[in-house]
Amino acid sequence: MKYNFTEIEKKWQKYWEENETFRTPDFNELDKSKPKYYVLDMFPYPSGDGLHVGHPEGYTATDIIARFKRMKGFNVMHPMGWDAFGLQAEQYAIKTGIHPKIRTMECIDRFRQQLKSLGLSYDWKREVSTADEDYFKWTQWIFLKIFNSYYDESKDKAKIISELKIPEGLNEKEKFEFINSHRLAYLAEVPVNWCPELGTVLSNEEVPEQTEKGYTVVRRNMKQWNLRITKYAERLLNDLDELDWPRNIKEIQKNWIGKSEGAAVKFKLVNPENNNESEIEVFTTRPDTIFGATYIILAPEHKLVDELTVGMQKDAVDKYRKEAERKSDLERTELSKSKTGEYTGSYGIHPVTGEKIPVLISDYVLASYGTGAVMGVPGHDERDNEFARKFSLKIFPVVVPENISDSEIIKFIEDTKEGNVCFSGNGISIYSDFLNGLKTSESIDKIIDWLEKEKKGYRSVNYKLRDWLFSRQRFWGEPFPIIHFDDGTFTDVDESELPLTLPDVVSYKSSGTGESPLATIESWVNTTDKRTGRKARRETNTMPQWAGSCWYFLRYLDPGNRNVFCDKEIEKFWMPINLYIGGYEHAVLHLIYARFWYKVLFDLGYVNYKEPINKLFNQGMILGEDGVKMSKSRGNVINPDDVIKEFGADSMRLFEMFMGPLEATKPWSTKGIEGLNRFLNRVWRVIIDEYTGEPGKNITDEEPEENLNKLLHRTIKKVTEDIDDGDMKFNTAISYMMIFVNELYKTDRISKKIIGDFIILLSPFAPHIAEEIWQKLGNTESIQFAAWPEYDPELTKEDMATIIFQVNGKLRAKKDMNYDSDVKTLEDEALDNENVKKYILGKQIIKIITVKNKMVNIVVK
RNA sequence: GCCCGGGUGGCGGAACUGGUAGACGCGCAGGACUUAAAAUCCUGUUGCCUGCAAGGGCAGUAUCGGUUCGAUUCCGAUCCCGGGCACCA
Repeated sequence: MKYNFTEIEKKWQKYWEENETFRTPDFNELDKSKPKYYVLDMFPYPSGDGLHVGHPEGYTATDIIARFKRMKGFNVMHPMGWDAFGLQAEQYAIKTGIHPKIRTMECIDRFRQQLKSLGLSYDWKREVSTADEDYFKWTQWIFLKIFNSYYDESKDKAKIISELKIPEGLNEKEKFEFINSHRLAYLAEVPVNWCPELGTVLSNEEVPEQTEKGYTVVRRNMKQWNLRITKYAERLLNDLDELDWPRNIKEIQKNWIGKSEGAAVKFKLVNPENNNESEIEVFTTRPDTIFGATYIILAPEHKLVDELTVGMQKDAVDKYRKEAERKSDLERTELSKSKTGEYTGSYGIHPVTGEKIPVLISDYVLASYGTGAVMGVPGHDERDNEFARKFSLKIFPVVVPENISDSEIIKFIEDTKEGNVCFSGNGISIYSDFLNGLKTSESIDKIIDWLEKEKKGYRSVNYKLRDWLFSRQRFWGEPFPIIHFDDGTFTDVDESELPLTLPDVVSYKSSGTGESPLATIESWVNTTDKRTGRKARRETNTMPQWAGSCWYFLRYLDPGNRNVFCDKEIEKFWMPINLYIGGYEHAVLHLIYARFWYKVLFDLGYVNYKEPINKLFNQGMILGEDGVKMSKSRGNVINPDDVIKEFGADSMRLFEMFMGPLEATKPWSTKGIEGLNRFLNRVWRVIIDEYTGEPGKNITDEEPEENLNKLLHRTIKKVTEDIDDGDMKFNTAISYMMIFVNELYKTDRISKKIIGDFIILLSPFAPHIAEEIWQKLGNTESIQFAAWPEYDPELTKEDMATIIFQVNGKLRAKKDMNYDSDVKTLEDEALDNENVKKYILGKQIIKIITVKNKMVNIVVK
């Protein structure tokens, strides 16, 4: 009987399903004396295209780990589910009129069937879908918890809103405003990224992805829901340290959070027409350069611009602001290769020198960062420098590089003043009164102390991270459990009313007005407040796709719970996630949002840890055979269904792991997978007699033969370490198994015991064939319940070591010698070697360097 | 421009803490089996030079230089590729 992978795979997939082989027992039935291991895949968005060969790569890796850990005696959590809300199903609905729910179900069924055909050991009883009412009920519930919380800065954690201290003497309206201004979820008129083609707003994190696809994104002020993730900036940054995550992901998150430390400095501003005074704060990371501040510059959107603009400048300023407003962020950054701006006509008072300096506006200053205003230090900031030269503003040097000679200083000062040099590094302060002669770091400390003492500024930290824009103008997403009243106030819907479901409708087209399609469905929108009976309108925006994926890993742990999203005790047992594998495209989206939600839940006492994901690993991309990214237009897409049909799931799994380290980007190769299929055939044939279909005569009950047994133990060592060391380099484990099989072909009689252990090693990689052979060897239980073999360290030692003999570092001879031979023996052998003698003949031996079991190097002159 | 990765045969990739560069697989070449082919099995396979042969020599891990008895591995400079950030004050 030949190796018939199709039949074998079908047989075992059915067996696993019927016997619930991979079921993780419910918490009360779990043997809690065993250690736990939570290994998770980033769940897929079930698109209409079905599975892509990239999916099985990460899934196979986690599956190997899950199967291995089970055999090692762990309680393993290995679930799968669906990120089921999303734009694709909605656009399909617009085209076909088919409800996104129906379409999504179809796609999920297809995905599930495809995943099952790969033999992945998920506990399907724990499957979740973010678009299920039972699931998004809890997404809405968590939103309400966020909505009903504020951030207590003194305790540095979120607290329930009822604990917020409300100032005395506020009227109802003011109280409402005060509370809302502290909620972690808040509604605000903010400049948003509007994408007209998609008919929705996008979060900052989503913009690059969509602009890459060719969509335009423009700035627009809209009233939107936001989550106050910025309150967590410091914790999101600091807690990265303790995570076992890839360096670059940490780096990306760090940059995204973008912490910078410096000072806020107050400037008095005067409008010379009416002598009205106002004050602004600027943020700077280089307060030491304050003596070089020669102008003030505001973002065009800055609140004070109108007040500061003198009559003569009014038209020019208005025109400039209109232009700036029209530009998208992209244009604003791209087109401004050359700086633009306008004078307001007002002047500022330098807080240290008291000098009058001009106030201008320019779009190189961002309204959304810091205070929307900066002090221009053209001597030591490239951007200010460029701007100052364009507007002929004064340039003044206040820092010189360290280790600069006296003669160079004169030239440096001249060059700076003329704008030929702009030194933005750290150095020594000059022309700076009480800072003169101090190093940059000392100057910074000293000037901040001075500013604080004089009440003209203070130490300050800024982050690039913005609050998370949380609403979308879409149909296919979680509705907000919020209702609005005529007077402009709003309130949450009571928890008992959850889930708040989507209506059945016939048209999914967006309203065109910047509102969600839900806004047009009167029967759904109009409602009453169950608490008071007041008439109300439902919030018509829906949550972004990221909402459901922020917490799905918690629902798997306790999927049937009707009282809470996840029992806290169960959470405590299984979390944090031991290993999480997915693509690196989620670096600042899913992975930062999920950390944020988890931290809120932690603050509110619903979960037990600071961070949800202990170890993260990113699988690399699989390219087409032509070495470029797979795409329909290139026609280089490989369909996993075809691959499984032709070579089997085991070959596919094995090949994807053999291609290279998991994180590497590597091209698909049809020839390559043939090789792995050949390997499995070799495994089959060396054990199974093709005529009888049973183990061949070469498989004996004898005790293991010594040399083969030693090789087996080395193989056990290598495979075990490769699976367990966290590097995800399964390619080398597989190559060792190949070496082992090659050796089997040179052996006439093979002990059954050896074969059994080897098949266990193979089973996490190629589970179907392993089960089949395991059964043919006379075992009655699934191989999943076999114990992982232990290796004997004594047996992994070599008896012989190949010693290399070098003369002056060049290889001249080699010889197999007893393992652990002493230095003297090695050196004598080396000096006695014919070829070595040739090279040392007539020369003087200076020294001999010997490394046990490795080499002897004779240095001659 | 700045910050991370990374450059090893014809290809995917191995190489422990500095100690045999190229494991394993693909491809290719040769052989066995076969009437023949496929499949399978065996052998060889970094390049150049040399030898009838066993063998031997030289060069070689992007480039140049350094440290070292010895460098794919450590250090410096340069080039190229991939990713991230990009008026963030």
